[in-house]
Amino acid sequence: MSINAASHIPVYEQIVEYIRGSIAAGIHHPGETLPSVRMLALELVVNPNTVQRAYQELERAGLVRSRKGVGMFVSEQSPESARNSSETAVQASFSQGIAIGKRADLPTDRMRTVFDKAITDATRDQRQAEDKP
Amino acid sequence: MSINAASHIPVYEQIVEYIRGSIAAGIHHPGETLPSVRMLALELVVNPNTVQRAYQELERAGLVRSRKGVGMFVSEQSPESARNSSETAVQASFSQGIAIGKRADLPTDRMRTVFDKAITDATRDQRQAEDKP
Amino acid sequence: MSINAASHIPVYEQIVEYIRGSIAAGIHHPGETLPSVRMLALELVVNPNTVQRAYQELERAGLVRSRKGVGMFVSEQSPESARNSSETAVQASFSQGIAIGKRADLPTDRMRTVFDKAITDATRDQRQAEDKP
Amino acid sequence: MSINAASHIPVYEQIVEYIRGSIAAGIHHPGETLPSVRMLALELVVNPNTVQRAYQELERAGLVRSRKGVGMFVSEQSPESARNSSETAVQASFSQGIAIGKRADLPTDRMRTVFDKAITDATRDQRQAEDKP
DNA sequence: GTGGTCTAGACCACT
DNA sequence: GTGGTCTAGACCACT
Repeated sequence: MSINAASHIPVYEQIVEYIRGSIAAGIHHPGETLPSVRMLALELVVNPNTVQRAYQELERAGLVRSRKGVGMFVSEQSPESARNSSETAVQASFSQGIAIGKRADLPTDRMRTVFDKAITDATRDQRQAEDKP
Repeated sequence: MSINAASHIPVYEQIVEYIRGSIAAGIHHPGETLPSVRMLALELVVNPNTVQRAYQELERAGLVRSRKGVGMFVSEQSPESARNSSETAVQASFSQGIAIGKRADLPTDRMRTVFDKAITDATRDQRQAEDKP
Repeated sequence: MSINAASHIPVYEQIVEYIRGSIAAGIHHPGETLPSVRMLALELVVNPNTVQRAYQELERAGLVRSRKGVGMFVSEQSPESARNSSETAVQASFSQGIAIGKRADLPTDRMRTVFDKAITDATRDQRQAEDKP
Repeated sequence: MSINAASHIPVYEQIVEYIRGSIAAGIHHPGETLPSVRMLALELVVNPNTVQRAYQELERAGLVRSRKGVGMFVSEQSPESARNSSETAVQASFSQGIAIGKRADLPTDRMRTVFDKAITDATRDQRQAEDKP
């Protein structure tokens, strides 16, 4: 993953979304330990405090549990909950785009075309990223 | 229009997008004057400086021209240009949502369903808003 | 108010309790603005980030609302809610003391005496503080 | 005994208070050996280092003496001293609760009621715990 | 090593 | 001036 420093979305929110997605996708299972605050900070080239804040948001949402001196753990009811909130975030982004399109009087058909193109692009980019290494 | 104070998108950016959409939609035509900074600030319940900043962004993008002591005007090549950048903004939002969905391993079909629902909701909300007044 | 830096209770929690008490006591009424992050930080001789965190906790609890560029405000249903949570905090402290006393086999009567003494001391200290200036 | 991981009071302090209470209550008499660091760590599901630190605090307070290769012993003047410091801890908790209540303008009568309820609850909980096994 | 709190200081959006 | 995010760096409790 890489942080988009130019985005208006706060870095810690980006991390929350990323970890939430990992749990929703089953990359991390309930009970498993997550990357430590410091390790993830190194990986994302971000200050540990920022990762800490992301983890605290996730803990407040009940997706993870922290144990002092041990680490962060995926909690039990996480996957279901993570899937739901990820889907909500997806819909929020789509709705935002649709609102912009409506204001510009973009026809629904055109928006659908733009959406399909975005899906195709994302899938292609993903394939390329997977082929590279 | 209403400003979403809770959004991560800065208010001035929301205003830019709104005006850009108005031009793209032909609500404002080339040569026409735009609402004054003060009027728009009152309407959006926002500080005039914030509107000012939005107009500056639009001017930098070449969509509007300011004439001292007279007001802001939609520039000539605006509609075409506005349509393009609005569409780019739409696609950016969609791509962001798709990225979140991919990370959460949401199937493409599911994303399409979410998209359709978002379109339907937006259209319904719009109709209701138009019927009300 | 003064922060107890030696306490195990985090500084931001102490601030939360303090503001919550102010609202419960009616020192700040719904709609009123609270001391700004920076001003309170100066007053308590604490880093602004720490005050910020306290305010964010209060906002999450629905006791205050923040408005960018304007300030922090006491929310409407605050006083009732603040009174309840302050009372809960009071009971938690009492219960903690009672647990320690039980372990040490301190008779209930003795605990009651200790409690009365603490009440008397607190009231006396308060009077002296009020008389001084 | 059980450790409250959620409490702001450090685990080692909770252990200190617990042992101190045991001595004050006469559960451990002067000259008696205390549970070994390892045994207590196992019982409390805590790292031995944490128990070690608690014992060090108790030794510094003169309540226990360590004899290399043998174990920890309750010192002679312990019970009296333990009772005093337990009572001080009890009063500190009460005072803390009272301070919170005062800030929230809770009437003294109300605090007394809260205290009585806490006492009753603690006594009931204790009875239930004793009945269970 | 791992989570949690705090400070000093910077920069941004908004009023 | 006011809230909000972020970094660099320190110190604490716990494993």
